[in-house]
Amino acid sequence: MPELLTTSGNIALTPATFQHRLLEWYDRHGRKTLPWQQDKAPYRVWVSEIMLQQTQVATVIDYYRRFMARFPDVHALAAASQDEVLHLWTGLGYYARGRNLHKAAQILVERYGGEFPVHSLEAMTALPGIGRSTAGAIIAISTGQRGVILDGNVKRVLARLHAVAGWPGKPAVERELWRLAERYTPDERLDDYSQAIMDLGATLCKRGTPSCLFCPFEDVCLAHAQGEERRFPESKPRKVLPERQTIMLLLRNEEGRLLLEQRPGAGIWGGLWCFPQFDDREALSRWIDAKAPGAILEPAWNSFAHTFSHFRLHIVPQPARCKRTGHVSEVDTLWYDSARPANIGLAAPVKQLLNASRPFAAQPSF
DNA sequence: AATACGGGGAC
DNA sequence: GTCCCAGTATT
Repeated sequence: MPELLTTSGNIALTPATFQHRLLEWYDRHGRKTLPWQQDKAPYRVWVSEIMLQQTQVATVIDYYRRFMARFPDVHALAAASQDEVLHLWTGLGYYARGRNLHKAAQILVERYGGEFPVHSLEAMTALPGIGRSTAGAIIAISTGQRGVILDGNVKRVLARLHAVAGWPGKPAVERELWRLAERYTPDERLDDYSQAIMDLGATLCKRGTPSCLFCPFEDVCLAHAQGEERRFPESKPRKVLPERQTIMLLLRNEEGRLLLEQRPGAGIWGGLWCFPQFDDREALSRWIDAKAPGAILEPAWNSFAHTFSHFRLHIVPQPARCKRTGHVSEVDTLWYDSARPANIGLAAPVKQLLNASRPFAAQPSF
């Protein structure tokens, strides 16, 4: 009963067969010209892996180029200010990645002479922002030593190949996927293998419409055998997003500059510069009385929504003018001159509002 | 084990 | 509009 093999499982798929088919596919169809695939120094691989966390390739490319141009090596990054790092991160999201990158660069310089501890998975994962998968990716891609990756692409490929049920956010499901990832990871060509399995997930074993006809594992994939590719991996159980509202004060001084405050290091938009924010108009009034008495409020602009992964924020832009600039000048505040933008990190909606606030700028949406 | 953490692209 | 992505840190 040969059918038994295809319907009862892909137990015939040995790691050697998987690796061989995957690498053959990669040699023919894989992407090999992405910016971070040219010079695979640990530093360059590291920056790319961090940027690619929860962020798609197409979005990352320009950020990566700018970042590498400004910080060509770990020493340049370690010597920079956090503001400058976050400036180049503006719009990428998950800003803790940028702060951790900066922090890790300083650790690498101070403790490791600027070299990555690529011979120790433990030392790698001890660096801020580097977890098990990213450490594996850096080791495998930059050194060719054995390193195991389990990112979103690999999870999808393996979940389908073995019809692994359940949401990968569940520890039990994640453990099973790591077990499979370990099983299939070879001892040779680690750089190509890592790129290959991620590429397969990104370009062929896609979330929405996988191209099973061209897949080297079409005959052994359990999800495909069931005709249920779309069911794997299962998605996160969704809840209704909580809604919150905030007023952003666009306070302009007589020089036409706008007031920004730096947010605390942790939490939403940590370390980024933002307009003063208020839960309600009463809190806004109290702040005006204390910090900028005599400031004149103009009609509020139309509100707009900004969606986070865990809530929706309705933003009411409240423009205002103040006569003198002396009142609001504390640490962690600055007057932003749109004619000469500072190299600081800005939350995406703040950047939008700054653009819309430029003299003679079109303001269709506000 | 569950939750916090952004923004944009795909559909 | 909804979903979710080359995850990690914190609680």
